Amino acid sequence: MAPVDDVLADLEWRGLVAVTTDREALARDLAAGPVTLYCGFDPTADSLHVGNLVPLFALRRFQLGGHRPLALAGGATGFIGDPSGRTSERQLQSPEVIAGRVKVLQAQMQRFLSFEGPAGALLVDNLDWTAELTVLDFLRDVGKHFPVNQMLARESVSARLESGGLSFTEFSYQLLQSLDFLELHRRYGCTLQVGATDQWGNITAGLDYMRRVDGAHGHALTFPLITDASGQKIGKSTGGGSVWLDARMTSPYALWQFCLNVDDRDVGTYLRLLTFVGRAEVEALDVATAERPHARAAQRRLADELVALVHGPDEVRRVQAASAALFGGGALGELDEDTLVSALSEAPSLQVSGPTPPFVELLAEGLSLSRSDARRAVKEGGAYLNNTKVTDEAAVPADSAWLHGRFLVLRKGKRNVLVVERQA
RNA sequence: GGCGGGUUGCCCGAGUGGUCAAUGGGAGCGGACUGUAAAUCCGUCGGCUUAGCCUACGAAGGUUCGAACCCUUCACCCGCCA
Repeated sequence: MAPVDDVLADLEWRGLVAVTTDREALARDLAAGPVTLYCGFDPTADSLHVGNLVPLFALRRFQLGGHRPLALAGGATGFIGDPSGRTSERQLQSPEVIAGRVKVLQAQMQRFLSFEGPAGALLVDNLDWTAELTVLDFLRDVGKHFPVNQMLARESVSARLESGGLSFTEFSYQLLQSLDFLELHRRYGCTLQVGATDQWGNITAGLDYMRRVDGAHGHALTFPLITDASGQKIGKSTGGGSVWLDARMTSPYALWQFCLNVDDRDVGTYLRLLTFVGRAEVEALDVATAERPHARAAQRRLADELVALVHGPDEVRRVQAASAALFGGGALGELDEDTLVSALSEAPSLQVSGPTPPFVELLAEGLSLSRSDARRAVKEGGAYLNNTKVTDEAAVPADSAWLHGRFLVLRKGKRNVLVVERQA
């Protein structure tokens, strides 16, 4: 990752800039010296997902340009629930769940930032300055600076008023986020907050608040809401679920496969947002996609880069080997045992012992399908054992089907592979 | 607090006593075509010990031979009025 000379220009080229406050002033401040900036992440799940990498990598991009990023975990804001971009009230989570998620969040964020040197990143948690705050202090010191008519006018609130309303709890969210900005400005001289475009209202609320209370000036920069060619948010799998960073939730193999299957129309965007590949190379890959789409050079590069960033370079090699083996065509019997073992660790797998269970049982168990689904797969002609179509719903794999005496390779459709291993 | 309207499968949405596991669309899944793509076409799309059975139409009761559909109570949502 080479240092970046002009961060703002790089971000704009990558398509990362939707709206900023006074762009000229921001450019001037960024050029004048290191700026401290922050982006908040609320603990809404047990892992970050690929979509979260857009703002997280943006922090890293600023860092590569010599600026200091603060990665904020929303121990407090996650407690309340952000109404932005949602049509209905969030389900509140218990303090224990949130505390656990904050830990995970921080551990994951840590992997993508550098904590060394003058531009060393900092992990902060907004619970640190809100936990002790009393209701009365909050209402007097914070609430007093927020005109309700402005709060109501914000997109995040007005949209919700249209679609069924929101609780006072979520209505208060923008105050907490504003308090964060002020607090980070006071503590670390933070003058820039970045976030997805639905955060614009919350961020500018913070700017107003800082100005009123401390007479401080800051900047806001938001990223566009990025959707893929099918209108989904970035990082959603075809199944509609998120692609997670946690290897237990989305295996490195699944992440790599996800990248390989990215639509031609989206792959350029993904390369820009989710990797640190430089401009010349990305543009060369754009050309490659246009001229030889079937080679999927851009998808392969994206897959290798992203898996390396998230899971490390060693994992890339294993995943490549497994993918080559499992998609290599019909000759599974010729694969050597080592390749199968490595495929086993990448693709979904299942250990069995004792007599061989029926094919449908293995499929259901290993791929978390209902039995009806597994049977249906056979009925529809989309189920394979060692790359041979299975047509009998009651089939039981023969002893001779075990490759090297140990492995069965089951498949549902083109892409859902399951490796079954027999325990000695 | 009063009156009216609503709550259906992953989502939207039809159904208003039997022929309803419930029309249609979207999403998903499988097949064909391809490049493990897109688009298109075909099939499928609650579960199970699958010619059958079980569970489901906000929750709980009731009427009926039979209820998603009728009645009662409760919960939540949306209007209008106070």
